[in-house]
Amino acid sequence: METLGFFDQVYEVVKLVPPGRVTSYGAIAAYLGSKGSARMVGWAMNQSHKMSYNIPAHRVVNRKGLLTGKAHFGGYDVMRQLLESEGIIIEGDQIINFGERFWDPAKELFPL
DNA sequence: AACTTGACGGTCA
DNA sequence: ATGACCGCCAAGT
Repeated sequence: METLGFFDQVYEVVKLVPPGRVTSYGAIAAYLGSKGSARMVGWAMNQSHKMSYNIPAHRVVNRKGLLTGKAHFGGYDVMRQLLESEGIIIEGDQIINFGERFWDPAKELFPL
């Protein structure tokens, strides 16, 4: 029986992303296996603001390192400011040096 | 109950 | 390299 829903598992992973690093919707979905798709992770982030927990949703971007979710942070550049405050450089909506900033749960975390 | 809409990503032309 | 297409499936209409 599943104690935790898919969304909860997503939130657990996101909370483990270190400051100054980012991961992607697809990477989280892959880490959680066949339980959900990247779209579901995106939907989980969409709902994350309703959670009492503090979810660092700004550390989740798309697979190219683009800030595709920025519109959901209230102000137009809130997501960008949060990332820059952690030392991440952004031009336009693109994270610079995305390869070095990328944090892959499948490689950094133990298997589920 | 049926149809549309995405914070996505892989494939193919 | 760029763009269309499509599978994914929870929520909102």
